[in-house]
Amino acid sequence: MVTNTIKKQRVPNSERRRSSIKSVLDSALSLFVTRGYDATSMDDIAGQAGLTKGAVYFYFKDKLSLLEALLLRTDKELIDPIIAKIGASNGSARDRIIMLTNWFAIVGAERKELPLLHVLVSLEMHGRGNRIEEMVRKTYKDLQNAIAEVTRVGQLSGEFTSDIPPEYQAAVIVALIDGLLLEWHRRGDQLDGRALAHGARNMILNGIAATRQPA
Amino acid sequence: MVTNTIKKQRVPNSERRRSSIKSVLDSALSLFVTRGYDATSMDDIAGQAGLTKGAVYFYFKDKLSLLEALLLRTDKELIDPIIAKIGASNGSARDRIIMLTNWFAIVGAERKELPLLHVLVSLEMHGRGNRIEEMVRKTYKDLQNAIAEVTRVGQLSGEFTSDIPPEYQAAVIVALIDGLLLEWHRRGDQLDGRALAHGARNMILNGIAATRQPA
Amino acid sequence: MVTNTIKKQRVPNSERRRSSIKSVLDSALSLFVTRGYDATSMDDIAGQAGLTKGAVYFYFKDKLSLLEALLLRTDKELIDPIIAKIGASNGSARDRIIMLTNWFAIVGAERKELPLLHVLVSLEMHGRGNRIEEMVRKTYKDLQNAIAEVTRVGQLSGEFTSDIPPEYQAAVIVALIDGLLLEWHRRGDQLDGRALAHGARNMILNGIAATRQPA
Amino acid sequence: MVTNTIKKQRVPNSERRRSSIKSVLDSALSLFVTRGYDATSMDDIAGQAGLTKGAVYFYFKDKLSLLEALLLRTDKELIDPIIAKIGASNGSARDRIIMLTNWFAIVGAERKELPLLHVLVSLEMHGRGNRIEEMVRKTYKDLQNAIAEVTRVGQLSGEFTSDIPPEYQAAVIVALIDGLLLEWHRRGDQLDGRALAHGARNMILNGIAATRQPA
DNA sequence: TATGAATGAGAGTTCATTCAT
DNA sequence: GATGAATGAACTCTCATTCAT
Repeated sequence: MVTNTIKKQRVPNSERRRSSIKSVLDSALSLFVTRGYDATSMDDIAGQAGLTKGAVYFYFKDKLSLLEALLLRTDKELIDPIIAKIGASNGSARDRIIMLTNWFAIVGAERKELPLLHVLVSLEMHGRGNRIEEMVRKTYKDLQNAIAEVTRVGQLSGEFTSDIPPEYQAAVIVALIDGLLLEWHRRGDQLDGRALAHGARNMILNGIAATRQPA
Repeated sequence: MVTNTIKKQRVPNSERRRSSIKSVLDSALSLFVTRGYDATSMDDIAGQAGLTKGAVYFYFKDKLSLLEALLLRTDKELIDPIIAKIGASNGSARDRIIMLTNWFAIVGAERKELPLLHVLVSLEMHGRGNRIEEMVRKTYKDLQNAIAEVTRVGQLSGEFTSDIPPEYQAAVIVALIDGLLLEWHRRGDQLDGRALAHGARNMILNGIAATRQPA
Repeated sequence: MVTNTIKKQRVPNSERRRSSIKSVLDSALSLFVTRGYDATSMDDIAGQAGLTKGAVYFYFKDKLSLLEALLLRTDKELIDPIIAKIGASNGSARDRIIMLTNWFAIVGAERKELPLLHVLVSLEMHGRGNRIEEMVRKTYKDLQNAIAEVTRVGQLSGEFTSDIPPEYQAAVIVALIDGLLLEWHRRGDQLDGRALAHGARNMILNGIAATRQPA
Repeated sequence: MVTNTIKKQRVPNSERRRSSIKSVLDSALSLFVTRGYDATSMDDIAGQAGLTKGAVYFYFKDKLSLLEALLLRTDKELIDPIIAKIGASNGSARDRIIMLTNWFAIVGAERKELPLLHVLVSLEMHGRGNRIEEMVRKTYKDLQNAIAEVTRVGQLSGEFTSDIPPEYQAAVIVALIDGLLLEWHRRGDQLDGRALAHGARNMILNGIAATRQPA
């Protein structure tokens, strides 16, 4: 009853806007990932962001647009950088695949939710025919194309096995990453992240390597 | 006013019962997998099964119990057999891993929905703390234990690399299978299932193989 | 605490259905007319019908469909009969116009809401481009066509003035009826319905009559 | 960072005030008439006026006050002048009724929305028991009184039929005008305004005329 | 003067579930 | 066994209104 009424701070509007939007997106991210999109209500998101529903609707036209903004942000922070890194690298194909696995291992360890968002959303939105489905599809495609390109190079240089067409090799690699993220999501408390990442890297590198010749 | 009411049945009740339950479970399976559990209404399920909601409630206490029965059936048809097969096999560890990948490749091709159910449900139910979560966790654990056991044998016999602890190797293998099922779910129309399965088997076998010695 | 719990009566389902639908439509009619469509909530309607919102949605897909059903019912009870009567009559054109004005005077006196529904809905839905707009437009057109036809006959027989094209004459007659219904709606408590109807009939009959020749 | 902030005005404040208010009222008029009062949001009004909601609230206490101001303005431009004209005229009763119909025909043709406002608002506000309802009632009463007065004169002079009490005759005339405005509102695109006005004038003049004697 | 941010109440709609028939 | 009717809670979204800047 005493000092619950803080003078609503003297914050410039532009700053307030930025911070409110960030709160909303952060709340949405954590809730969408832990509960799922449908199972998260706008009230939940607003509440966790310290706002009311109405305020959320002030910034985002509707729930789907909120998700859209979130995916865009995640693309920018998670997917675009690794695609760029892989593309810009001078290293061998193998080195670049290592860059890839490391990237997801690190982000997965530090900000779990980020890489999970796309996987989970792609599954929940499956078959709904909305613009989100298309967005996620494109993100996946971009990532797979980048990996396929590396694979192609590795096959030409003899680093990687040529048994599998590059696009399928890329699909398998992405599948493994997705699967691991989900496993990490489901059993993160019971697993040693480092050991898991090590196992994954091992599987990928040996899995795609050219059969080693006798010395 | 006379005989408009044809006696609707002449089928023994037990038979009817069995067929109604099967209809409901089949409908639920296809809907849960394509739309998700939450996004599927009891009306949808009943409608697709050719019944009314009330009838579904006659057979299943509530929606969650329906899902439970479905998971049980799937365990029996999909998971239990492969665990048994692997356990009973006399083949080498490598052969048994091949049995595993083939099993999922075949079932994934013929009855897509079956293996997808557990993956999707495990994600949608994540964190809800209900009995389903526990059920799925157990199924995964059983499968991973079986695979870990094979891995252990393979490591001892020198077939497989010993770099990775068996439980983590198993986790990675399951992750890859899950990831592939999801990829198959998302892009099935654009992918050649055989090529994907081939890529996966290649990745797993090479990925876990002991580094080949010089001849 | 004594007998508040009446054994929910032993009413056959078909009867219950009929009576529930009627309650809902009746409530909707009276509320739509007194408050307007938008200003009436589904809760209001359900409450006045002695049901819950959910029950209303059991019978009507959505609010607009409820309105649609209501308009259909009103067409059947109010508009179709008078169009039929006018068409079937052997009387003079003048007699048939009298039939028309009497019809609206009687219905307006006894069941005020019935003839008001179309007028009010046509105004509230104006410009929304939904199916209701189209429905009401059609109803008006049918009525005007019937009146125009009578007018045409009256003009040919020399009963009515030929100064005004029949369709416009019909439009003016309908406009007068609409205007009177609205006036009756707004000030019904302060007006003598009989006097008003008398004034209207007088205006119409003299208004459309051929200028009387010298004897 | 330098002069991005152009001083937005150089207009004397009183001028600005006047013009903002006018914008708001004009927007409100067109929106209230085309969509209705309830269905028009303060945002719609502000947007069409080139302002924000806040600005509208600066000039008008609330939505109802905005409507009130609008009705006042419309009274001044539409109703008061014709009442004054009729009262001041030296012409015959018939001439004065012609003045009336012409007035509405002209304003209806040139500024449709003006005369529609009262009709539509009177219907939408019906039964809400707010001050608007009272305002509109008074406007109608004033107009009807003026017409009744003319009618009385016409009856005394023998120009008009004495069958109908003057107040009822006035009510019928107003009803016809209202009905025609609504018809014009609903079907304006399909009707010839001139023909409609002609039909209306004809109906009124013949409708209220004393039965013509043989020459 | 005017804006942008935020609130809170309420609307339409969906859906798991219950129960009398 | 199965249906149809009904409930009640929850959810998305809208909007008049307020207030600090």
